[in-house]
Amino acid sequence: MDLAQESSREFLNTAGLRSTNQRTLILEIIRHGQGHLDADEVFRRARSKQPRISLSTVYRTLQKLKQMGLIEELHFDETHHHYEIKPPEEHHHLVCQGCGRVIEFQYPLTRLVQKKVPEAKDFEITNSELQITGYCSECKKNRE
Amino acid sequence: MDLAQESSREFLNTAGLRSTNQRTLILEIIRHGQGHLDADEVFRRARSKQPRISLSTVYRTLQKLKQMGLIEELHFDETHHHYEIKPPEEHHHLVCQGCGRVIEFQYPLTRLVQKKVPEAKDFEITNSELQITGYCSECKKNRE
DNA sequence: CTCAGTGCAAAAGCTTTGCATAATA
DNA sequence: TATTATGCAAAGCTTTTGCACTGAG
Repeated sequence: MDLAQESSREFLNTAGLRSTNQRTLILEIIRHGQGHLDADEVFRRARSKQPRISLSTVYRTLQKLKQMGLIEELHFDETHHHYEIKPPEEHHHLVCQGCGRVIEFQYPLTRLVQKKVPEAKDFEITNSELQITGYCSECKKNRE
Repeated sequence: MDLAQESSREFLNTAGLRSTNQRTLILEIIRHGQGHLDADEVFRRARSKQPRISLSTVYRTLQKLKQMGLIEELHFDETHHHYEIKPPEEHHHLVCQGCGRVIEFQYPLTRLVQKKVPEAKDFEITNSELQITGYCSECKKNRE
């Protein structure tokens, strides 16, 4: 077993979950997926390593990991959910509606909103996601 | 026909859409819905006025209005879409995960991100949505 | 050994689509 | 009248669930 897998197992045990082969695999896939995989993509990648794994297991695992706070669910488009390992730094996404590319950037917006927006003063923030859509530099060129 | 309906008709004609009874009704409902209605809620309210209206019509209309830029689609939770008349001022939402209340606030985050974030410098922003989840003051109290 | 986790198949949302009919411009 | 839009029913997708079986602790 390699280091990454070992760390996934610890990750799971720490969270009080049983570390099954399916779960470690799914966690590995999300880790290496640069964050932007939907359930079906996770499933396809998982199946290539463990052909007998089922979609339900993928969904159930994603849900569990989300509940435990190990991964985060994002909404790039209207129809799918995407998952990534929960990052320590607050970051957000620029989603190109031309090529679909997702550009990540770090910025402490939560802190800013909490400080600047009256409505948020008395609101206990647990999570925030800024979704900016538009055209990346390349697609912008092509459109001109 | 009242003023609001009249204005909805103009709204539609200006956008190059035929103004049918269904469409004006749907537009009216979204207008008065404080922005936070999902397709099914629009459907139920529409049906109370026009019993023969169909869900497909609601979906098709919402899609069309979205394409035309007359309404905006929001993603408060993972499973539904919510719709509102496209607002002139940039605003965002605080969603309480205790009681589901949605608190709206205005803040020009787009401008800020464009200015402060290097990755966004060369990105042509067409839309942005900040989704903050947490607990509103009341739910916060109850949890203590 | 026990209970959490899995696979399979079936069901449950939400949303879209095909087709004949109705209504708008 | 020529399209465009509608209603209905059926299909599509993503996600969830029931149940018997398997495997981790």
